[in-house]
Amino acid sequence: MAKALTDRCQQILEAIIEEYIATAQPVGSKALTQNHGIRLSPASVRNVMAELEDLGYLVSPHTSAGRIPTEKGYRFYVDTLLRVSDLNTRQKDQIEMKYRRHGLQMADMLREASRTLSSFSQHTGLVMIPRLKVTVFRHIEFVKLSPRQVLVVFVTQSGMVQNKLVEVDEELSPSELEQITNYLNRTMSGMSIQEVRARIVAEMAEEKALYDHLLRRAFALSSAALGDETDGDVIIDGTSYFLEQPEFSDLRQMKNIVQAFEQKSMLVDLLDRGTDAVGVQVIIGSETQYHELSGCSLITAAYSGKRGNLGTLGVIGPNRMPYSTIIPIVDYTANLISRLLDTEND
Amino acid sequence: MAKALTDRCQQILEAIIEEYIATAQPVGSKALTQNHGIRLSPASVRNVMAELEDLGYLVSPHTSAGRIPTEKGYRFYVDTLLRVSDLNTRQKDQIEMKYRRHGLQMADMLREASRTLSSFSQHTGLVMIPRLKVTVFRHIEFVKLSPRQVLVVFVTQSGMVQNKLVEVDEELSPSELEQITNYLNRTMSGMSIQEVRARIVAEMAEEKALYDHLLRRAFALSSAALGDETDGDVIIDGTSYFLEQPEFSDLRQMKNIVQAFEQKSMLVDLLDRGTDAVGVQVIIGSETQYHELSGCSLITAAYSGKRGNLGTLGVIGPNRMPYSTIIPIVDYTANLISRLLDTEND
DNA sequence: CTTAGCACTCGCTTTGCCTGAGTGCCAAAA
DNA sequence: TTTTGGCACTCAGGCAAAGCGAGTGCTAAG
Repeated sequence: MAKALTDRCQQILEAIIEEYIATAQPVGSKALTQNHGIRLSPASVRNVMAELEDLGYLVSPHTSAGRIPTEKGYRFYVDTLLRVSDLNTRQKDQIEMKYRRHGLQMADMLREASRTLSSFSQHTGLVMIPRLKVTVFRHIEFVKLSPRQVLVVFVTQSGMVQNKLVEVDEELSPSELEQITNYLNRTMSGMSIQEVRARIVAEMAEEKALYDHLLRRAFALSSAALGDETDGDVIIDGTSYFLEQPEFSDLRQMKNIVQAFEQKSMLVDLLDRGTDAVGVQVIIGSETQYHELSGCSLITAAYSGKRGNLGTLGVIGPNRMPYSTIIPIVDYTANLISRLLDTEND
Repeated sequence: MAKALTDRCQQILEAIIEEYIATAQPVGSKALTQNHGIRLSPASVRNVMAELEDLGYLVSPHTSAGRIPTEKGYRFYVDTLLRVSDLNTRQKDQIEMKYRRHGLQMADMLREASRTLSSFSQHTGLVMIPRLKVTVFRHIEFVKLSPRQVLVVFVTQSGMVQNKLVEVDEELSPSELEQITNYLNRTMSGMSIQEVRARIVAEMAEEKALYDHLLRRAFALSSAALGDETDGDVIIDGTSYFLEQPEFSDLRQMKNIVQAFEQKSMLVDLLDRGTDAVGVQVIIGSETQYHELSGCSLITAAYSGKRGNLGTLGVIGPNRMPYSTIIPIVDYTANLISRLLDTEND
């Protein structure tokens, strides 16, 4: 078992990581003693650095260069060394200001969140749209587009609008549609989509549905509409910040990352991992388990509405991200969004 | 006035441009005589090249390099030299296949179009979402989210769903809302949004509206909902192809382009320019009038529905794009989309 | 345990040289 | 008059050698 690092080791490791985050250059022993209040000679620092390298917290890209942190180094830094401060009031106000616009719908709010995360962190902002199943049903409407096609529009409690085109076997008359609409709105309003689904399944199994033609069609229609969950969507903002990072000046890797952003599925997966966690999560480099995203780290936090967690938001950037400043931004934004979603429409 | 280029000049210019498009390398006199069926000595070719340079169709990056086309060169090539062939049946089938999925809504179709454009052209695909005002009204619905907030959901003929949150001064009762809904759906269905707007303005001015409280509120509500046009949205796919282009290996310019893509407003403007044109349009380099997009060209075409042009789609890439292969792809896609939008929901 | 000293390593930059692709021009050939 | 071969010239890119300097590890003294 690895023995605990001495205080001095930790202090030096912290200094190295912070210096590297600031400069993106390998950190040498001399630079450290000059700028970081380390009251030791370069030689002593070198001994410590050698030790830290042995333990796997640092590597040197070549003999005559300084050291750079490994993923293990970042992990240790984030877990034990980092002390995140709160945002000051001015920063909070600046962020909050962005949401002051009147009548902001949820979708706009989330877009704004992505934008804000990006511009305040100077890295790429990510916001996951709530999955259907965690939202609360409010209203459903059917619009007949052609004899066999019905557009199902439904609105969630928070004002998100989803729509789906459903093919029906047998034409529905306007009055039938209206009855179905009324029935569903009456019985299901206020339930979560998950509950609605469960209810549909339960009622379909029951006797009475068998004999009520209209009811059966109502359930068939709504279950078709609520059926297959969309894959989850992510709002990305500030991709261009990636192009500023010296570590990605290699175009091949840059292309991998941009492609990953276009596909979104990896981001969805990564954000999903943080849905049930409380507070801020940090995923570093290979912890993503996607080689396309090697060298990338994420800082994420879940946001919630009235009924528990809705989704996750965060920032993605190089491992060498200023965690201490971004973590509070992500944290504050997630809380702010949660607050806004919780108090609205009451 | 510039005198017309001789046949031989044109032939050589064409060969140079095609060679440059294929290789991204400055084209020298020798390479030309070897690969392009030019039955002349390198020396003669050089004379012609010098002439073309004087006329502004070519430049040489430095003394001992070959020539590359100027924007004027590309323009001439696109306007007069280029002969575009039709796609063969296999290609057409491949493209058409992508839209075979059942129950594709307009939004999905347009997303698919962007994707297809990108993957077939190996450049970045763009599809502009139809502006509200050119779509046909089909159905409107109001959902009360809070006493003062009404979510207006409306559906266009083609099955696009738009929604907007409207703040009202005075609470509306459910039955009032229902009456308004019925009235609007009865009177406005089948009109284009532009017509709807005109109608509202006209009726508001008329006497009878003044005395009918409900009618007035109906108009107020719907005009608020249809009021401010959203800025236009563009679906972008295949940004990562840009990173493959050797001419953009300069990260600064690359960043400009990615930022321009994120903002979208330039792309909206550029695509808007082609809305009323017939057939394929080509915009080359500085013709975009955006210095951020210098070195970029667009190939666009308008697509239409039942009621005339809806929007524009196309491909953006470096000036050095294979116009002869991409133009038919854009053309065919625009026609295909138009056909699909025209025949659906009949 | 700390630190000064020192030899050593090695990537980066600069310099100079060379090569080769490509040019322009001229005079001879067609 | 047009085409072509010849020739001197230009210049970017590649390569090697040299020097620089930041940084290291080790050792011995404080």
